[in-house]
Amino acid sequence: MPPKSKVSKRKSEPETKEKTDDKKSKIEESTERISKWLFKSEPETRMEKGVDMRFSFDDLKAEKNETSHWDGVRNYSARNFMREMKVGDEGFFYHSNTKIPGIIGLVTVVREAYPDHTQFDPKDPHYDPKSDKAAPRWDMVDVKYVRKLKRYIPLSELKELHQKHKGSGGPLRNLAMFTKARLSVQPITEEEWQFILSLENETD
DNA sequence: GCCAACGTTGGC
DNA sequence: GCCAACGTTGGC
Repeated sequence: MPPKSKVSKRKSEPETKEKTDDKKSKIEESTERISKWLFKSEPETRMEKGVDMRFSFDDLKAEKNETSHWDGVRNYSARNFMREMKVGDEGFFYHSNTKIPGIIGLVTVVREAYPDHTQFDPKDPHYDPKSDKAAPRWDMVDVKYVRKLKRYIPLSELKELHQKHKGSGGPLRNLAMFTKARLSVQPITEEEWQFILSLENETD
């Protein structure tokens, strides 16, 4: 069960605005709950405090039940996205920090947010000495391998489409990858999900 | 290895 | 509560 996210420890606790956000969204919009996500992970060995951060899509497949904890997330925004996830939600598995970053496959959420045990482990690179066992600060979900995409969809292609769609109002005009860069867990709208999935059938 | 973007920290 | 300094992410 290697650590997966490269998101670093963050020490403050801006957790108070969640409530107002919830209230607001209930009143303002009747938009559907986000049920599609993007999970970033590093497919190549990188040492952090003596621990290998690598966790590729194949590594996920090799886990028992092809399922793993998504531990190590230390960013409040990414954590809050995980807290929104429900069993059955789907996600893209994205390979970051590699020669050709991009989306390699699909996963599904099989367990909803629960405390990330690595925050209490002093030997873990993502240990958080300020987290209180009675009120754990960091959560994780469990995700399961679904399948590889028919072709790898590189970041460069998504970026080109994003640029194009910004002008034309196309489906990837607001893709979180480019508007909320650097979050290790990101929301994907239904429209984005369908469009990106359709790309795997293109031959080019 | 560089460095832009962005989140966090802490002095005031 | 502002914001400069600092740390991290991650593409290139």
